[in-house]
This record gives sequence, C-alpha cells and structure tokens, in this order.
Amino acid sequence: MASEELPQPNKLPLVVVAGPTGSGKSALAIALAQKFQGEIVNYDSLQLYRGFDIGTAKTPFGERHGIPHHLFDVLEPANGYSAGEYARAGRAVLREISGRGRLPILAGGTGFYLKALLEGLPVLPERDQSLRGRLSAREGHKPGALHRLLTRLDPDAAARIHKNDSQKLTRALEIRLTTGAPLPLRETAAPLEDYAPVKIGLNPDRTALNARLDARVEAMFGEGLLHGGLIEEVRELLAKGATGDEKPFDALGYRQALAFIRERLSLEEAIESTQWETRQYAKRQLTWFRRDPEMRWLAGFGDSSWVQADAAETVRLAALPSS
RNA sequence: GGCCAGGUAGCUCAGUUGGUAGAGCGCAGCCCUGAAAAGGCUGGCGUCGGCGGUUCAAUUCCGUCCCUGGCCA
Repeated sequence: MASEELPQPNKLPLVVVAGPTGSGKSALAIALAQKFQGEIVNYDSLQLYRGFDIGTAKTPFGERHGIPHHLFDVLEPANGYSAGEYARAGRAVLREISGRGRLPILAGGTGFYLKALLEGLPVLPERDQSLRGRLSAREGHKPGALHRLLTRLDPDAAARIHKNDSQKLTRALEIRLTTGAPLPLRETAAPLEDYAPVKIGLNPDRTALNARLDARVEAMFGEGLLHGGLIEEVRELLAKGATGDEKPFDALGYRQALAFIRERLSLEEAIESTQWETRQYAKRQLTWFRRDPEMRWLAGFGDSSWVQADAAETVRLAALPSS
C-alpha cells in the first residue's frame, strides 16, 4: 500500500545563527524570531547554567521581547553535562516547537553541541570517572603512556589524535576499554533527518569585534565591584553553596572572577586575562564554524539593521518557500 | 651636572669569548566522537637605540650622541 511512497521532500524549517562570541547572535535571533514567529533554542554550553548570566552575556529577560527562550537555565552548577545529552534535549525541544507550528531558531556558540544536535553522535558510553582516574595516573607516571596504549589497542584512533592531547586520548581509550571496540566511524551517527537548517554565520570585522569584546569584559568586571556585575554574581553563586570547583566556574571570566575574589589576581589582571582568553575563544569558534560549507556568512554584527534585513531575506527564501 | 644600570620581536626578557639572534606571552592559522568558554597542533614577526671607528666580518669591541630608570649633587 504505502510501500511505494517516496520520502516526503517537505522538511521542517530551522534557522541556525552562528558566529563568535560578541558578534550579536542573540540580537539577530530575536529579530528573526519576531519576524517569523520563532522561538529561540540555546546551543551555548554555559548559558545552560542557572545563575551564570553576566559572564555568559545571557540575554536579560527584559530584552527578550516575549520570545520564548529554550534550554537556558536548565542546569545547576554541580551538574555535569555532555554533547550527547545536549543533542537529545535539543532535538526534543525542536520537535516541540515545530509541533506548535513555530520556527525554531538555534542560537549559541558551542560548535560541538550544534554538530552533535544536527549530525548526531555515535551511540557510545558516557564517561567512566574511575577508569579516567587510572588512565591519568598512568600518564602521570610515564608521559606518553596513553598514546602508546592507544596505538596498541586502536591504531586508527591513535593516528588521528595527537600524542599530547590527553583529553581525547583518554576518551578513545575509555571507549576501547569499556566497549571492547575501537572508536566507531562518524557514519554510525544518526543525523537530524527531518529538518532543513538555514545556517547564518556572523563574521564582523575582527578589529571591531575585539574592541567590542574588550569593552564587554571591562563592563562585566567594572560594574562588578559595585553592583550587578560579574564579581557580585560569582559571590552570590558561592553564597548559595557552590564551591567554585564546579564545571562552569572554569569558563572565561568566571575563573578570573573567582581568582580575584580569592585574591590570586588583581582586578586589572583579571580583566586583562579574560580579555585575551575571550579573543582566543572567538578565534576558535570562527575556526569551527568556518569549516561548515552550508554556512551563509554575513560580514557584520547581528544587531545591525542591514545584517538583520539580509538574514531575514535569507530565511524567507530558503526556509519558507511559501510558493 | 656627576655616577650607576639599561635600550634586542607587539610586550617581558635571554643571548652572541666578533660570523646579522632566541624563549614565554601576545598575534595568525588549524584540529576536534559525551569536560567543548574544554583539550591539542602549527607558524610569521626583528635596520639587536642613532652615527662614526677598528676588523675579512660588529648586535657583540672602542668613541660619541640620544632615550629610560635609580642614586648623588
């Protein structure tokens, strides 16, 4: 009966806004959401955390214009998280939004999370903390041990991973040792099938971006000493019971704010350190997104009107061919 | 004004018993299969303060001038 049915070419529309931190992704996402009845879905690994607002430049409620924001403030600092968990949660939210007839708009900066969501990850075990402990001890005793071990157990993976990259070596060994199988090929991953994403990448002039990032960091810390700033935010998180060892405290700015509070850095050093780490982060994000051949680049900030107009036109043509 | 120390990569500095130089950071490029704001890789960059002198050869030795810091007047 339905055996001869061809797959329906109708795919669900989905917009992705990418770009380095500070390029105006949130502003563009909100503008597009207003124009197309959209809802925003976060793919930033840190904006997932509750209470981490200022240092992550999370859009304040007052500036959201009533647009629903999903996958913000869903984790407590003590929660660990992974790209796999994110991908599952993200896909569920996408379906829910599409089911309501709204346009999902992914906005964020964590390329790996976006990739996990759109392209899928192979089905693999989660981390095994005790195994990791043993592997790390082994590497501590004999530097290079992880790479040698992986070369023996999974030569293909060992050839792909640099011998100094202990984090990735550990993961590959973890998989080999817990599943007994080598690191599977990417082809075993299940991509997000029923969506046709339109990817818009923001790539403003680097000098202008750096100036904006420097000013943003300065403002985060500058106000912090008085009221409503990053340092006060960190103090509040600590007052609520966080120890400062939780994962998100490793993030840009949070690490430095903590060091300032603990008198390991002066305010000036904290600001300077955050500024250059932020620039490096922006550069790494760009490297990640540039690789995507589907990215439609706009050479400006997401809050500029020409970028918003251009992006809206792109979405209109590509995602909503209402012909 | 005198004495001392110093002027070498964008920054902090190392070095050359005379054969035109290096490390960290920054900067740039890149990688990426559950910690990803993480982790890792690669690469430029220099009139060695100016001008003279000695020498086959000076960033290195000599002279002089300029600049910076300190001390003494």
